[in-house]
Order: sequence, then structure tokens, then C-alpha cells
Amino acid sequence: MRRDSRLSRMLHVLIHMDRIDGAATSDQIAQMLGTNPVVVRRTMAGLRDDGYVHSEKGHGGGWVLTRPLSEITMLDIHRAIGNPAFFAVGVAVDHPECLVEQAVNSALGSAFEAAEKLLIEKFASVTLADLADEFDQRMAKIANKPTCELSR
Amino acid sequence: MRRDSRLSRMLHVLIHMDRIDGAATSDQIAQMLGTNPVVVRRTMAGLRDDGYVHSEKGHGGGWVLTRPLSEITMLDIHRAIGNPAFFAVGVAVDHPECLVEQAVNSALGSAFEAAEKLLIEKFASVTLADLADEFDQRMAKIANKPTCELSR
DNA sequence: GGAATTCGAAACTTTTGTTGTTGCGAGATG
DNA sequence: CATCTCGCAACAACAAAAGTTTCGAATTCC
Ligand code: FES
Ligand code: FES
Repeated sequence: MRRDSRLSRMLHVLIHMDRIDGAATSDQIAQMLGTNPVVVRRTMAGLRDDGYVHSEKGHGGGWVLTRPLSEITMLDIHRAIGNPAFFAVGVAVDHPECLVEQAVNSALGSAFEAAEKLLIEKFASVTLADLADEFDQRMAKIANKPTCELSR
Repeated sequence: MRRDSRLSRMLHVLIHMDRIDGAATSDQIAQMLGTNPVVVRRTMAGLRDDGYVHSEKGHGGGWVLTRPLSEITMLDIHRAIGNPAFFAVGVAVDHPECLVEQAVNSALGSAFEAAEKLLIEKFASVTLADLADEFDQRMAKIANKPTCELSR
């Protein structure tokens, strides 16, 4: 099963956007992510609808953050891209008649529920500012600093 | 993303097999699961290779358990079907140069790692006998007992 | 006002992995 | 030998993310 990379991509972009003067075009962002501008717009649309970014058309247009990274959590972004399912494994039938299957579903369900709870707690507890700090620490540590042209 | 139902299906089947006299054919199992015998053989192949079941050809043949449910954990079955990925969400690039992306991967990675650890612990701690017990409790509780013809 | 940017959105195709299907071969049983 | 049953290979169907093409519309620059 293909892994959904939207959360990872959006987190990456938002932190870069915070360090960039002015707007970032979908084209620039697409190059950062190794994809194309249409995919960027599609995914960013959710963030716009939830008020984390704003987009402007025309010359000098593009995407800008509308609130500080410290006020955005990883969970916020997961929700903004549509709350995609965390798990690739699931039950065969949702509400089975078979009592064996009910018992199996119950065991699997409680395990996944606990894991999801953990994920959600973790995601809610980490702000993008935390990630930016983590980035700064990595930046300070190494001499050889790889950055693409887009992040100045 | 489509959910992988193999684990759920195999757990279901194994518990039924334990309550059935003699062998269960792929055809019978397929009817239990609402699928077809080829899919059953394909999935059961992993369990056979790992020694949880044995298959016999010809008249009266089919699948039989080769060890007690108390000696099989949910984790064993997950491994037997090929250790499919638990998560549907992942990072965009595995070993990125970009330090921002590294920071993002690190945060996502540690969250998923913790969740996976929890899942694995839970799965390792539940035997199929536990699930069978759970089934018995459900069975005892209700008057109206739905079972398909196949589970006798 | 016209050209160039840039987003918005619809309508595809591609990709990747599970699931479903068909067909044939090979043992086992009676 | 007829029938049952698994084993295996090859392929079609399906689902969801990702990629692509092609419009239109708003904005800015000249
Ligand atoms: S994409 Fe992160 S430095 Fe260029
Ligand atoms: S499939 Fe579980 S009772 Fe028939």
C-alpha cells in the first residue's frame, strides 16, 4: 500500500515558508517537494480552508502563512489535509454477525484505538515551531549545510 | 487507501478451525470470509510456511491447525502474512538532504515508532486462545446466536 | 489595455498494492 | 479412473494517492 506523504510534505513546506520573505509560489514549493504545482495547490487547499495559509494570485502572489508556527500542531495539519486514515491494516467486515469475527474486531479495534490515541496525542503536542527548533539544532550541529536554492 | 484485511481474516479463520472437526477446505473458508478459495490459499500459504497450519490434498483434505491457539499470538499471524505495514501515512523522502525534512521525518518517525511499538506489544500479548475466550463470552451472553452453516 | 503571473478547478492518466478471477497441474482418495 | 483439493502462475478489478493537462479567472507589470 502506498504511503500517504501529504502530512510530511505539508509540514516540510510550512516550516520553509516561515523562513522565506514574501510569498512562495506553487511552482517553487513543487520544486522543494519534488512534485508539481497542481499537487501542491490540491494539498494546500485544505490548509487554506482551515486558515493556516493564504493564497494570492498574480505577480508576486503565492502562499503565505497566516499564523505563527507556534500556533499550528502536527495534528492540525493532519486534519487540514482531510484526516487520512493512519492505519493500513483493518478489519474485514465492519459489523459482522459472526461472533468470532466480532471478537477479532474487538481485539484489533482496541489495539488500533490505543495506537491512534497515542499518535493523536503526540501529534497534538508538537507544534511546527518545535520542528523549526529541531531544524535549527540540526543546522547548528553540522558544518556542511545542504539547502536547495529555494530556501535561500 | 484500501485497508489490508488479511490479518483480520486469518484470525477469524483460525479460531473457527479450532472449533471444527477435521479439515476445512479453502472453499468452505472462502465462504466464511466472503471471498474465494484462491485468495484463501494465497493468504494461508504464509501460515503454512510458518507452521501454524497444515494442508492436505484430496478427499477429506483441507486445512488443519497444527498447534493450539494458546501458542499463537496475533503478532505471529501478522508476521506470517508477511509483516504488512501498519501505517498508511509516511514520510515523503526516506533520507532527505534538507534539514527541515530531516526534522519532520524525525518527529513523524518517532511518533510512528512509538505507536508501532504499542501495537506490536499488544499483538504479541494476545493469543488466539484469548480471542476464542472472548468469543465464548459473547456466545454465552446472547440468546440469538448467529452462526453460518460452516461453523456447525 | 495587453502580456505575464499565479491560483482554482476539472478531468484525466499513472502508480502501487490488495483483492478477485481463471486456468491448469499435481497429489490424494475412493 | 473419477473426484476432490491444494499449488501456482497469470491476469483483471479496484481503490487511493500522485502526477498531468488544460482550461478559466484574478492580479500585477509595462
Ligand atoms: S527543500 Fe528544504 S532546503 Fe530546499
Ligand atoms: S463465519 Fe464465523 S460463524 Fe460463519
